[in-house]
Amino acid sequence: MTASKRRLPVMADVAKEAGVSHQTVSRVLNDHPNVRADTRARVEAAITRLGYRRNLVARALVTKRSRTLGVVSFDTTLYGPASTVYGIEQAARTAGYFVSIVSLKSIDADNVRDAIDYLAEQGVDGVVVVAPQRSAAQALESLPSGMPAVAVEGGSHRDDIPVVCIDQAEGARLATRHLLELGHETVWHVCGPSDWLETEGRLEGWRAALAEAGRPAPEPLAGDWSPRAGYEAGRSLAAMDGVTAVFAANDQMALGVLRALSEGGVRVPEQISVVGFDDIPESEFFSPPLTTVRQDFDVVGRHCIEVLLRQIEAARGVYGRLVVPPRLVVRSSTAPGPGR
Amino acid sequence: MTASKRRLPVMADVAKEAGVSHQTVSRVLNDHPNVRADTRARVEAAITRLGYRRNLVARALVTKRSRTLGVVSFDTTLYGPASTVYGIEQAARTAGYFVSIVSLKSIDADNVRDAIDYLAEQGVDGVVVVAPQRSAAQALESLPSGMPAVAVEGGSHRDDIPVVCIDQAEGARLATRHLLELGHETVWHVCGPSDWLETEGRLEGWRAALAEAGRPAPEPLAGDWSPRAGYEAGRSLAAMDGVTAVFAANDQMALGVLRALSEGGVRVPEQISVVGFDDIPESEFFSPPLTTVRQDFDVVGRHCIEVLLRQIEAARGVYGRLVVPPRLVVRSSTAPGPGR
DNA sequence: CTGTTAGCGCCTTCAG
DNA sequence: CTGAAGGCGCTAACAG
Repeated sequence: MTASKRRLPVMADVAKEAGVSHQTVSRVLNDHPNVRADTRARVEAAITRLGYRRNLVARALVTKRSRTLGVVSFDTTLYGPASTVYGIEQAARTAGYFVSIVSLKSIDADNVRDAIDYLAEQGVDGVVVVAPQRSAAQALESLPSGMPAVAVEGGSHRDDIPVVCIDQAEGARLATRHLLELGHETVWHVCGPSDWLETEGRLEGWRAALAEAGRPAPEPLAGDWSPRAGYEAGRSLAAMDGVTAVFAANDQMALGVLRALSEGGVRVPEQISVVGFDDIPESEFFSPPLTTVRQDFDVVGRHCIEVLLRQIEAARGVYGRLVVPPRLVVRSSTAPGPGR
Repeated sequence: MTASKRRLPVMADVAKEAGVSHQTVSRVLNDHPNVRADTRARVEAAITRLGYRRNLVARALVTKRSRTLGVVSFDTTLYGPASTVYGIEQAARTAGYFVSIVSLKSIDADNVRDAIDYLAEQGVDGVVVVAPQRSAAQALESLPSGMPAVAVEGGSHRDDIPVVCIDQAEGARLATRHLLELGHETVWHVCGPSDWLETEGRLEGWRAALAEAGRPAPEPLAGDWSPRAGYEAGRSLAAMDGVTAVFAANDQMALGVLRALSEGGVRVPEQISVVGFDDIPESEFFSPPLTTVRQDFDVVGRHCIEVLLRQIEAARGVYGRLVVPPRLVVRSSTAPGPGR
């Protein structure tokens, strides 16, 4: 109880206190079966008496396992990455792993490579790379050999790196088809920045749905995920003739579109229907409440950890792509088109 | 160049390869001055030739410094925590530190305590606790002694734990005063959940501004930060007489209020003015664009790391509270009241 | 069931 | 300027 300036207690101190060898202390700490109940009790008492806390760094040095996973992600301020990382962290902690995060504000192959190297030095047991850009995905090609890894939304050419992703094209198809079924002649698209895999997937699904219905695809309007980009696109759209349906590649841009249309005196959904993508918590309360595509980031996070731990703990993985289906959430920003 | 199944190269391997002792290798790795240039070059060549990567775990064991900081945060899916953690991570990495994150979905003193213990075992050099609830802040009282720490928005009674926070009361005062100056008789408030320090601070600032102007404070409407809570509050407000100005404790609730008013046929800002808090990226594109209070989470993050590193590296801290001022951002959801 | 003996890979003395 | 010894706190292997 005396305030001691001394070093933190180590295993040997506990051993002395309990009158056993430090090995026995190690055994009770690691739940080894071969320890007599009363010995265990004595050791545990000594541990609490001394306020002993084990040193995971020392353990990691000898076991060559840090029980830490690295996560490299693009700007975790954005809803998608934030949710994914959150899901990963929850799943990892449940499995008894720490999570060390590197959040990149600008992402290119070099940045990602550096981040992975950095984490590798730290001794992480594996990494999950949330790198939705094509350029970033390339960094995976040069992953340190032997490092277990999993990519989120990444398109790697290395077949030993599993990928967990949401079916972007399917989500876009859902959105577009919904609009078409409502009787709209065609659907305009405000897409994400080029180089993003999600942009490509959503463009592809949108085009596919249009093609299936035998409709021509209008020129997509370029965006960058921001509400402002959606706003600009919305102004263009409001100025055009014959636009009755718009599919924005994310909810934030949809918000911008909504805003621009409202400013332009265009009523949604009476004159133009709008669909977003992501289902951020706000979208249910947009004016009008947004029809959108929900992505389940939690299951993505869980899958990542599952796939990664399989590589780490079973030393063999499930390779290939694990695709999570998205879901259409219909609200009030869509209504029958002029065809109905 | 032969694909070797052998273990990763260690310092001794590099030493042999370069024809020096492993000690010299350590010196070049740590930028010691006392190494001849050509020796250094030889070692560096050997390092790249072998693809050697240093083992930070081993280094941490002997130096008793992991260069890892722990972050305990409430739900990092929310904009505020996400932005703060992002700021912390950027600042930490710039300073050469790793960040290990624990994101709690439900936060109480036990959870926070467990999270800190968990991080302490891992050997973090310090922790920053983003615990905006009163109950969570209490967990700081029982912080392992000797562990450098800093609290964000926390109200600790321990004077050896510095706090970095945004001046919530000042932000609320700014918002309320703005409305009052616009000629509104009084201002209604949709507050956050009880137990949150931010809720308290904003309530306090709102009451203070009202008191300064000699106006009575209406009963606040209880919320929980969600758009839905704002929506419910908005419906009540729309049904009441004489309401001309509302201050919502965050932007998401302000969005809900906006939605409810719009549904109720109440025009904003003509009939009712609305102010939020946070300035999330979306709020500029709400209908109408939201007047709100901006919090600079980046500087909060930077301050945290600064204060924490001072404790770690200089072994003495700047204690007390570091208060970051918020800023009012006026947009179109506020207009002169009936008094004008 | 428990104790002893060796390191894990690195940095910190101290010699040369 | 460089090398040799010693040990950080723990677990693994082997004795007893």
